[in-house]
Amino acid sequence: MPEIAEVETVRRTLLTKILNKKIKKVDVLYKNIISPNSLDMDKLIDESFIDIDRVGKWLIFKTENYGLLSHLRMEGKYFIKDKKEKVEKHEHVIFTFEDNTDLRYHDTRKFGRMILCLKKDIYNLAEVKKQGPEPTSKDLTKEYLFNKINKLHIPIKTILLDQTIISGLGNIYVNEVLFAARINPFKKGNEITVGECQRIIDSANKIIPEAIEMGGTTIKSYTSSLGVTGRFQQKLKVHKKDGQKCERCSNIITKEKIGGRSTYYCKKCQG
DNA sequence: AGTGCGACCCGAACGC
DNA sequence: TGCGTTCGGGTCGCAC
Repeated sequence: MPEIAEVETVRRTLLTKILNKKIKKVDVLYKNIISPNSLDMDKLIDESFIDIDRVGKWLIFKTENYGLLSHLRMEGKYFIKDKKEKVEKHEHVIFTFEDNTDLRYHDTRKFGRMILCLKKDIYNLAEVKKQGPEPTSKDLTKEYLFNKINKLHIPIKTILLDQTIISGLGNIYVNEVLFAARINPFKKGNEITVGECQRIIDSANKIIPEAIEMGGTTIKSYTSSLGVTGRFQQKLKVHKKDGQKCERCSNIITKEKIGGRSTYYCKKCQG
């Protein structure tokens, strides 16, 4: 499940592979990947990708005239292949470049989405505009976070998954951030103190850059594109660690559902 | 407005 | 070459 560190890893890897190559053809093999409000993907023909940006978990491929937004959701991946290679079952969108290489979007569960828009509209699209500050942004202050959450009667775990409050965190890193911050994931937004907001921010600022540095986390079905294997897996303290000893207090790590999502935490030291 | 939940998907894991 | 059921997980849209 690609979160900010995985998406950033994909961005950095693709930057070295696809820039400044003219797009000859775009094949959309499963149309629901393309958002209904997207421009026709054929508009990319004769354009070249000149940069790739990222806002939260959205990748933004830029050409001279257009922006292509791409969200990997749980299992979206990009591969570079020779165009002669057999198209695989889960390859849904294929960009063929002038040099006869392909950029192929692969998504087992077909949950990912793409939106093509005019370049000038990229940062005004609702999908991009509503993203909150990233974990390492200067705009993410304890006052900002406290004001956003102190009237919410839902668990902090659920709040941190809301991309409009902080962008980029998914289930893995929220579990890890709350462990590092020593906060019980069930604690409601209106019960979180300013001090705890600061601990959340400090923890995210420690964990996310380290995860990016290590190429993200490879877990379950998700391996990032182009053979990049995330090594942050080795650093996980609670995610998928149910039944194992807490590194901090030796209590056994618990797994429970919050908002239908698997939540891993230590009942003893996450007060 | 805030909150909760089903839908979207399909391979893996599970139960028998 | 066992088959049917359940689960998961980011986000959206709808119901209340």
